[in-house]
Amino acid sequence: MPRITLDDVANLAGVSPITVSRVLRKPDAVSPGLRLRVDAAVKELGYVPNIAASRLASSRTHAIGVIVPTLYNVIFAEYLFALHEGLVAAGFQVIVVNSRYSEIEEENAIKALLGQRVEAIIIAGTHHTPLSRQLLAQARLPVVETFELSPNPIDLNIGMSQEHAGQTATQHLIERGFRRIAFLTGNLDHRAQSRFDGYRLAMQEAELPNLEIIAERPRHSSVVLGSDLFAMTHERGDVPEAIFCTDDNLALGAMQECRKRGIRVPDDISIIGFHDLEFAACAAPSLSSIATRRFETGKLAAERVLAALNSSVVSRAEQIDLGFALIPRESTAIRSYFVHT
Amino acid sequence: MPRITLDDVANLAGVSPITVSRVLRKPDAVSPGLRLRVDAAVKELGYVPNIAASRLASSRTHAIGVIVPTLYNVIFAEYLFALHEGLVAAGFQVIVVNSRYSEIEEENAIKALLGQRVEAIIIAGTHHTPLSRQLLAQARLPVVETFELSPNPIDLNIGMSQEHAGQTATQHLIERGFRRIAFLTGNLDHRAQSRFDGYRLAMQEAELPNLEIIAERPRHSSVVLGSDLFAMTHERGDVPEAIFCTDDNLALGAMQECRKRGIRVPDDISIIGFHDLEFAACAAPSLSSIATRRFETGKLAAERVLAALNSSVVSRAEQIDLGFALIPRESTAIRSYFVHT
DNA sequence: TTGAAAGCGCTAACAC
DNA sequence: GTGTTAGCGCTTTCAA
Repeated sequence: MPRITLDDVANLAGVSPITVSRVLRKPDAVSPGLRLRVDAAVKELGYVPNIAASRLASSRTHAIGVIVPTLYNVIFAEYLFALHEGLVAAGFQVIVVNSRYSEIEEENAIKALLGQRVEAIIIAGTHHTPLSRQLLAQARLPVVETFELSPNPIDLNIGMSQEHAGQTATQHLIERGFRRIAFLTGNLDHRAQSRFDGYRLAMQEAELPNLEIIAERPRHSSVVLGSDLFAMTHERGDVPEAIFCTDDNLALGAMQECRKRGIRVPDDISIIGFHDLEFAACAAPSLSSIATRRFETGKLAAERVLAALNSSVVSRAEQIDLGFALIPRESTAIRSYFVHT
Repeated sequence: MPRITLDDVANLAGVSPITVSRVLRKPDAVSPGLRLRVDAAVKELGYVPNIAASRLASSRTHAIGVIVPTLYNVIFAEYLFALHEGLVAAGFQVIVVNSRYSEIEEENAIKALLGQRVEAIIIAGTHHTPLSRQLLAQARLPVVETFELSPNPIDLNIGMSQEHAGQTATQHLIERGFRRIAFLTGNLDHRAQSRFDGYRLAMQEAELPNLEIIAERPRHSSVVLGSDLFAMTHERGDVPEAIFCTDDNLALGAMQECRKRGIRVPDDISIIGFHDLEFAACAAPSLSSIATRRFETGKLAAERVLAALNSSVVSRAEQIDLGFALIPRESTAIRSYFVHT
């Protein structure tokens, strides 16, 4: 059963196909009489334009590609939310592709998006395969790399220094007087690795030894994983004075496991997370964290892409540092015996 | 600067365009000699096929549309994950559209997906506008409605009885001996409404009065909201004996707020959540919940869609009830003074 | 304001 | 195994 086409509508309305096309795209350019006839025919036939044909003929796709490493994480959900709000409102389709933390899959995602002739690509992260970089650079379309700062951005780069943030979190614990400070993570993707680098830098400056609690096999961050990793550490009899978790979920899990095991936070151990997720402030005890700007990242990326698409000027590489903020809360408050000294 | 086309590749390789097309789609049908030449030309030119042209010419899109009410919720993240795994592996593009809990936006999403000529639509929920239903029914493509059971499925329906699940959670609390049992939610989308219906049914059967803790303005479920709603209730001096939260996040927030306010769970109050999210088992105290099958829903939906697409037989409306399970844990354990009686 | 002709880049169908 | 021809359904000229 052949689908209804523009020609079918034109025949029914007694006009030429191009008139139907105009009614659909710029109704003001058609006289009211014809417009009404066309609208009626569209409705009667249940006509739905074939977007592939439209894209081919106009060589505009009104589609923007977005690559994220996972759909499984609030961080990217918030970022995607902001991107969507901005781009969909401007009449663009957002095509989201998941690279599953793999540079090879990311490369395939880029090829797929270029095949779709997206008009811009917004990609989380700044580490790509050489071919990925080449494809993005040659494509001559706006590219935004997000969440990290790149030493050599492909085009636009909106992010923050993960390393500096990791260093800041660690220094916060060092300033509290702790010496046995652990870094806890489920995997070491590029961003976690950078935070880890920041941790090691801070520890090195303070001449303290590294203490790592890293999952044997890479696992995605979750409350359960934080709980598991802390439990293992405790059973080894190896509990540190303080922990910097790469993620608030891990931190929440660690805190819950502490309670189960009768370890008091912050009296017996201090814990700081990362990202300042919604629940951090209302956790009991409230969770210290590094606030990151996921919404702003998405919002700004959308804005800049739209601006680039609307100006014919070729954009040059530019970098925007959105920063981060240390949010100290109860989970790293000075221990009571310090307070009472 | 015109993009590289298949003809360019054909010219460089000294073959006809159709040979290039074959090398890309069914390489085995081309002799090794030509294949190598074509591959080399593709590489040299950095050729990326135009998918819109391919879709138009072949009238196959290899795209499947998925509509979810929000990207903001683990429930749908898990479901999308399972859908992706199944469909991408089979060579399909998954186009995800967010209806933001609005039936009008859902209708627009359906139109957009039909315009893309997706080969199937998988849609969360069973409540749609009349036009949505009509469009889906007329489109003559596999349609799967998920997460709920429909009295009259459009095509395939994979879900569970939200009402029965709500009833079961409530009955669990009633059996524990509680009489002042509240239902807590941030909004009343169709699924939450059905759980609420189940709650009211159970309360009515037990001849108990309804107690509702519902956000003034609809808000999405979150730990913070659970915390807020409980705080308000407590400040009104209106704390019930037990709470059924529509969502584990709300339940976790309520539990945290209890701790802050010196209210013990389960000694002073019992709490049950919904969905059995990952953290429920490791929360302190561990959280009773209703386990739902998000992964299975997505996995099965993907399987059925692929099966329908591969068989020329027109599928008839079918309904699959994936069920749910009550998972009692510490947060609704019998209170100590009952145990010691 | 409306229409006719041509073509976007690819693939199905058929030949060779 | 390879090529030729003819479109897929729309939009961009350009002309009336």
